[in-house]
Amino acid sequence: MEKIDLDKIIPENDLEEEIISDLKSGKNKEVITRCPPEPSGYWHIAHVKAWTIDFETAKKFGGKTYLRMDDTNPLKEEGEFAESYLEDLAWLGYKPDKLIYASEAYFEDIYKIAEQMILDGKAYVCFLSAEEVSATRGTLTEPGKESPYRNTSPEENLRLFREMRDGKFEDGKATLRAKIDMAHPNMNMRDPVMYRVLRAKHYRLGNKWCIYPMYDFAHPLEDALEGVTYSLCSMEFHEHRPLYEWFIENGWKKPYPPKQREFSRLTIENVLIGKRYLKQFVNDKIVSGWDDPRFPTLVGVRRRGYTAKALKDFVKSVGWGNVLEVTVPYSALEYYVRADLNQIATRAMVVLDPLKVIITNYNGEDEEFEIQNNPNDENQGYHKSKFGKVIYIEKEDFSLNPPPKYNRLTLGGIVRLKGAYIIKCNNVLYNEDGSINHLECEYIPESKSGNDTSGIKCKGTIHFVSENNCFEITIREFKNLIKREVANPAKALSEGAKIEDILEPNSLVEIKALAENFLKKAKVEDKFQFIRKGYYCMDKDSTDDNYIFNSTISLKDSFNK
RNA sequence: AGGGGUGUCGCCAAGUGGUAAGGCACAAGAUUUUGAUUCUUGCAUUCGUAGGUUCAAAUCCUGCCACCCCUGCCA
Repeated sequence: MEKIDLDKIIPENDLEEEIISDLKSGKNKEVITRCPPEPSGYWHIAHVKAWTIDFETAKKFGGKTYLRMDDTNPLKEEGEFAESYLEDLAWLGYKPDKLIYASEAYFEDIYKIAEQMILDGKAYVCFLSAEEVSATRGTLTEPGKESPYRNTSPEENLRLFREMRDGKFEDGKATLRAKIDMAHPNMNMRDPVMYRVLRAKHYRLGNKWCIYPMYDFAHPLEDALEGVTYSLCSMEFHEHRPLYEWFIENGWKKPYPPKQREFSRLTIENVLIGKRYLKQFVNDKIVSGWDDPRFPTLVGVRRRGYTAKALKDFVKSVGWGNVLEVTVPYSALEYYVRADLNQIATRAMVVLDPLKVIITNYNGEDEEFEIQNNPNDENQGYHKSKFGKVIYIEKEDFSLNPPPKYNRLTLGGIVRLKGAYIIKCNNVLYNEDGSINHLECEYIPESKSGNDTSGIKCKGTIHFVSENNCFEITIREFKNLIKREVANPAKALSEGAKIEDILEPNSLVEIKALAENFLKKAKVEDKFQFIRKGYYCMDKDSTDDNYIFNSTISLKDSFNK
């Protein structure tokens, strides 16, 4: 373990203060956390909070983090999901110190602990049906009734439990229950089920077992078995903590037990989260797959162009939290996406909605000039672009009836072409239907970017491409999958809204655009800023004759808003 | 016979008896060959509420009020 000077660590939440105190007092010798996904769906943005807390907390104290597949329910789990987590985690930049499949690693141990607990009189085999258990649990204000099987002798319980394991009982006919207190005010403590009979093919163990431990029983013991010292989970488990501790005390019975601590779950306005709904969107082909760029899955936002750093910075900004769930506006996430992309994205000129411009007084060959790949980072260098007789500018960068403070091109007005010259618009040529066909402009030869001797002051700078230095690309512009006004889509759906009601109609629009030739060098997942427009990244659907770019996020725009 | 948790700016969030950090959002200004970035400034006389203790209270005490979570053989 790395040497860490505890006095130099600045605790950022209650847990970290507790860790420092535990380490100093010797109550714990190291920090071991675990990242315990159940392989039952793809990870989404909100999961990043949990994994960041697990990994960063351990890292801060020179500890370790284990990736443990929490696969105790064969009905829901699939290998595909488990594999996706390995990739997602690598993308996030986290390396688990160990990879564990709880089923393979711990089912035997957990089983043995259950037997010991039976012998200790702490667990019993119960033959009440699920309905009967539910009916005898009591209510929030009334105590439950004790099971008639509660006082079976330990020896008999052990025999029965082994019969459960050996397949003597049908699914649902028998459970192993913890003997705690049917009158406990915490419902979790009313003789919870530890094992159920379940014949289903486990994605790793096949049909090896016909009984499976419940989360509440398995989780604390798995933590203890692998030496986890801090078991961090979301607030919904807070009331399971007494049970967690009960199983540690009565099942584990050894020193240095793990501690469960809880943080707020994170949700983001306007984002659909919830495995069930995500799965439905995929199955119903509302999206192209788990990695649809409009999807909040990690594979989705990654394809959209979000970076791992942005996601991690975002969840760190939200903090630990002390309520069940914290909801932040989408703009909070977007801020971090832009912030990171601004540092790393390569600048390029792309005209999304072209308007042809003929430079009447320019007659030579195309002229090269350089564009800085990233004005925020000199090390990213420059690339060549060209200016020529025929160029294209953005339609919205020319106006016949300019609104106030319009800095772009107008009839008779001037504008700077980024990296090249100042031009003046002298004439507008129309089509028969009255729309603009093209513009005739003159350029000011003395205004060349970098050594402008013209003395002309120009308020606006616009981007452009030269006809001889551009090629057509495909752009996928995205809007949120869910209508803006639906802050909590999962809740809306659970309250009966139809998917059509909350779905943004045109969340994907494909357009053609003209990009400077430099973009031919792009590779899948490369990130660009199309100057003055937004951030884009190359999509995996691209081919040699069809470059496709996903719009990650627009630039902020304080003029058009 | 209920139990657990939470109330500090529109949203997150510090604060643990000494006179309300910070971020997002928003607004205004400066710089800018991206109306971006960057920078500067503004943004809670007040901490759910009513009392009390104290020289001093978001912090301590008492009473109210509001919201969230818990009755899977899911995790």
